Amino acid sequence: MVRVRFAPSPTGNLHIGGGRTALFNWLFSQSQKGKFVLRIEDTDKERSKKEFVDEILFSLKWLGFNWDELYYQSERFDRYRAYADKLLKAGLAYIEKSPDGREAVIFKVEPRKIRVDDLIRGQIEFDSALIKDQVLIKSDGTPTYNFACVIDDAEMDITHIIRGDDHISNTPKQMLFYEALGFPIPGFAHLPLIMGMDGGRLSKRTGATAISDYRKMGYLPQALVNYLLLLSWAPGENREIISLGEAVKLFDIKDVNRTAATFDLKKLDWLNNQYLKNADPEALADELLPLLVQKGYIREDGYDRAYLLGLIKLFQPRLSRLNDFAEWADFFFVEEIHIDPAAQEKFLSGDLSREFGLFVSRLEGLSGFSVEGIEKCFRDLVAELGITSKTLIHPLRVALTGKTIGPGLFELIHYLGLERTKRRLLKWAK
RNA sequence: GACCCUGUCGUCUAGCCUGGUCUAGGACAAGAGCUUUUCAAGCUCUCGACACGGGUUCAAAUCCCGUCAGGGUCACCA
Repeated sequence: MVRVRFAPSPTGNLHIGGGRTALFNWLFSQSQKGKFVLRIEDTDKERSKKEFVDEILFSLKWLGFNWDELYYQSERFDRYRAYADKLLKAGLAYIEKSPDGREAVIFKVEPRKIRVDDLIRGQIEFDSALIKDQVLIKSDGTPTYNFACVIDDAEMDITHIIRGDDHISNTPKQMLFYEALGFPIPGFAHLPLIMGMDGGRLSKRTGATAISDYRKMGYLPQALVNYLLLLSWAPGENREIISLGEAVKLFDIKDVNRTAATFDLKKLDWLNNQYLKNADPEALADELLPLLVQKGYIREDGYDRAYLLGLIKLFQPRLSRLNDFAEWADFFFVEEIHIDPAAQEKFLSGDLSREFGLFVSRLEGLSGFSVEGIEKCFRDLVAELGITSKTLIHPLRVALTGKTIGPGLFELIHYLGLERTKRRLLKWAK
C-alpha cells in the first residue's frame, strides 16, 4: 500500500511551495488509493510555534487535503536517540565532545558512489567523498533533520518521498542512513521549485507567499489548487480547468515536469475568475460577509440576504478576486459615493439637468421597477431626445456609481432602487 | 568555487521516451477589433519560442557530445 507524507516545519505559515508539495503528495496517495500522512517536523524548539502548526493544519484543510495520520517529531526524540545508539554500537558513528563538554553523535561517511532513482528525473549519481561526516544527534540532544526524517519515514512505512527539488542534495545523505540502519529504500520524486516573477526564489518581496494570504485576498481554494497543479503538470488535451477529483484520475507522477516554474499572478487571477463566475452565490455571500461587515457596509444581524445575493450575481462574472466585490460594489452600500475625478470631468462637466430630470420622472411613472421597464424608459427617452444611448449612459453610470466601469446600467438601477437613483441624479440638476 | 538539477513564445505548458504527421499546438499576459452600455465579462484576430555550437541520420524540438545560461545544495536550520 502506498503511503506518502507531507512534513512541514512549523516555523512559519504554510507557503505556496509547501502547499504545492502537499498537493502532489495528496494527489499521488489518492490516485494510488494509499494513505496521506502528515508529520510536523518540530525538532527546532526555538523556532517551532504552536500557532504555525494550527495555521498549517487550517490551510491544508482549506486547500482540501485531509490527512490519514498525524505525527509530531518532538514526541519521538527517544526513537532517534535509540537509533543513534544502535549506529554507535555498530561502529558506524562516533561521539564528538564540544569544548563545553556536551556530546554529539556523528555518522562516519565512507567514500563511495550513491545512486538515487528519482521517479521524475531518473537516475542521479553522487559521490559520498564530497559529503562530510553527518551529525545525527546535536549536542543539545535533538536529532538533525536528515536523521529524524529517515527514521520517521522508515518507521511510518513511507513508500514514496515526494518533496521539493531543494532536497535533492539531502537524498544521498539520507540514503547512507537507510543503508546503515537496514531500512528499505523508498521511491523518491523531486518536484521542481516555484520561482518568483524575478526569477529567484518565491519571496515576500515578489508577492504573497503564504497560502493564507491568498485566502485573505479572495482566491478560492479550488482555483489556487488548480493553478498550483498547472504549474508543473498538464492534464492533457489542452485542458486548463480541472478539479481535484478529475486530477486524481489522470495523475501520474511520471508526468510531472522537471523545470522550475514561475508563479504568475495574472494567470491565477484568470483561473480564479473562472471558478468565481461558476460559484454558488450563497457560498460567496458567506465568504464575503465578514469583510462587508468589517467595512461597515452591512450589519451581520440585519441585512437583506436576497438583495446581497442579487448584487453578487451582478458582479460575479467579472471578479478576479472575491474581495474585489467590496471595492467595486461600494456604491450599493454607502450613501456618499466617491466619484472618480477623471470620470466626473469627462462625463459630468456639462449640464445634464434636463436629461437626468426627464429620466427620473419617467422612472417615477414606472409601475414595477423591473430591469426591462427601466431599460424601456431609457430607450424611449433617448429616442425622443434624438441622442445616442451612450451619450446618456456614461454620465448616468458615473453619477450613480462614481465609476466608468461596472455591470449593466439597467440592472444596476434596478438594484439601486428608485429613491437612491433619484437622489444621486438630481444632485446634478442645476 | 564544488556537486547536483534544468533549458520550447514575456509566463505556464503540449510535443521529446517510440526521429518524419511541427511552416511547433493550447492557455495567461500584451496589442487590435467586435459587443451600437462601460469593462474588470464575452467573442474574433494579431504578436510571439525549440539557449548556442557540433555531430548521428535521407530526416532532429525530439538521439549523442560540448558550450553557455538559470536554479538548487554545500549548518550541531528544516
